[in-house]
Amino acid sequence: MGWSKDTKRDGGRGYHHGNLREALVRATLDLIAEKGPASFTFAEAARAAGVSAAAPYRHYRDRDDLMADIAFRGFNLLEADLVRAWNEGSPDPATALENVGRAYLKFAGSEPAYYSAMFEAAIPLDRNLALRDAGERAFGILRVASEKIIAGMPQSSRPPALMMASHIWALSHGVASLFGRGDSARRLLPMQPEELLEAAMLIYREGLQAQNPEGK
Amino acid sequence: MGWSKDTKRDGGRGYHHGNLREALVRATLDLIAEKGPASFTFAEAARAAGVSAAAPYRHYRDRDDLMADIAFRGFNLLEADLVRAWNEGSPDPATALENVGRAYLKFAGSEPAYYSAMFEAAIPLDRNLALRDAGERAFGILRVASEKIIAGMPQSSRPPALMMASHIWALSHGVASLFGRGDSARRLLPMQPEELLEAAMLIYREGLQAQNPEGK
DNA sequence: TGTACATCAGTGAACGCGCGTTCACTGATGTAC
DNA sequence: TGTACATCAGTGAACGCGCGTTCACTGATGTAC
Repeated sequence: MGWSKDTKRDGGRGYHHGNLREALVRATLDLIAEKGPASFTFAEAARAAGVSAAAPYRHYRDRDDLMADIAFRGFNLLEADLVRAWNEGSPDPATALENVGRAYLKFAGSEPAYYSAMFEAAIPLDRNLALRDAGERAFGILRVASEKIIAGMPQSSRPPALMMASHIWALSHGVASLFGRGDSARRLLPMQPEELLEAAMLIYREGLQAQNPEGK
Repeated sequence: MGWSKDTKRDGGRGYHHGNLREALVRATLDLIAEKGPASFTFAEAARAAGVSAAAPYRHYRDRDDLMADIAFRGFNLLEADLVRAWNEGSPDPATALENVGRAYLKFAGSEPAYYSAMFEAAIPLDRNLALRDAGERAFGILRVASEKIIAGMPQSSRPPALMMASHIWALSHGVASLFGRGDSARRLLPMQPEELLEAAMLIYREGLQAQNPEGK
């Protein structure tokens, strides 16, 4: 990976940590993955990062501040994953959207700690504008994808893009949090979450195409 | 509501509480609604129920045990709501399923405390069989509804009932937890969650009907 | 109907512990000259 | 290149507090006779 300073070596850290903020985030993710987003303390995170209990105060106001930062980073990572999966709509919008769905599930499954900080830590969005915006940006990918797909549909049956994007998000999030979580709260089904989501998106898109011009 | 003994009166409770288990549940629901499922202590719940910190130990092993009981009761309440909404498929299965969806959203919106105990408290299902079963029973309603709807479809295009039920659950849960929560983590949209879900279910059902007999 | 007794569901005092937070401090790093 | 100094990011001791949990106890209730 390559740290910036090689004065930082395990076991011989020295007085200054050098990258405590990042180390706290990583340590906290481990704690969340291990015991859930609720069951650890600020002091525990400091200890896990190998630092005194007072040190985190140089970087975060309190525990909630740390959690919000983790959720923020999580949304940015998710956004990057979704952008990559969307790949500007290649090879074709329908396939690219399927890839986006798969990427969403993969993120939820492989980063349960980020995921639960993002969606289950009950961080009030009306007091964390940066966090809400990061969430909106990730959602934006679904919106762009929906718009592209809608543009390829006959004029008469085009649904509102925002609605379609919301539907896809709800479906992906629902599948991920009920059946695709990476922890012991996961529910079992006779099919893979990826298959389940893929089938749903297929049916949904067929339903859109079948939509009556005058219907509703 | 009518308590069993009228010796129990506010302010003159006496030595025995009479219904501490229920009182703890209710007090805890208030605490969850107020500050989220994570941010209260066992002692706090006891205090809110007007009882010493040692008293809850007569009824619950620890805080997790209390939370699991709340989630369990929540699933039972949800199941009852869904049964009522389904109403044995009247007036017709499609309308009844819409009613089920609305009931699901209503539950999530009006009982955010139950809802977050059920879905966001990260209770390990593999160690709480009763809880998992209660969840399965609630899900069972969606299954029954799906079966009924499928039975009315042409033989050639019938999807697996379990898949359809999972799709509906994922969609409902996704809409509820992203857009329909009753707290400050709710996301805003230019449409009501009920409309959003209803539109999605409509599109989904049309997609099912449009399904090609041979189309995988 | 009355009495004795077992059981149940609370109390409240006690304990050790770790958390959150502050504070004066100190070692390391960066920069001006 | 060297020195002085400001700034930064840690330490560790200290504190009060409330939590979780146990315990002997006690008041209320139910029941046998």
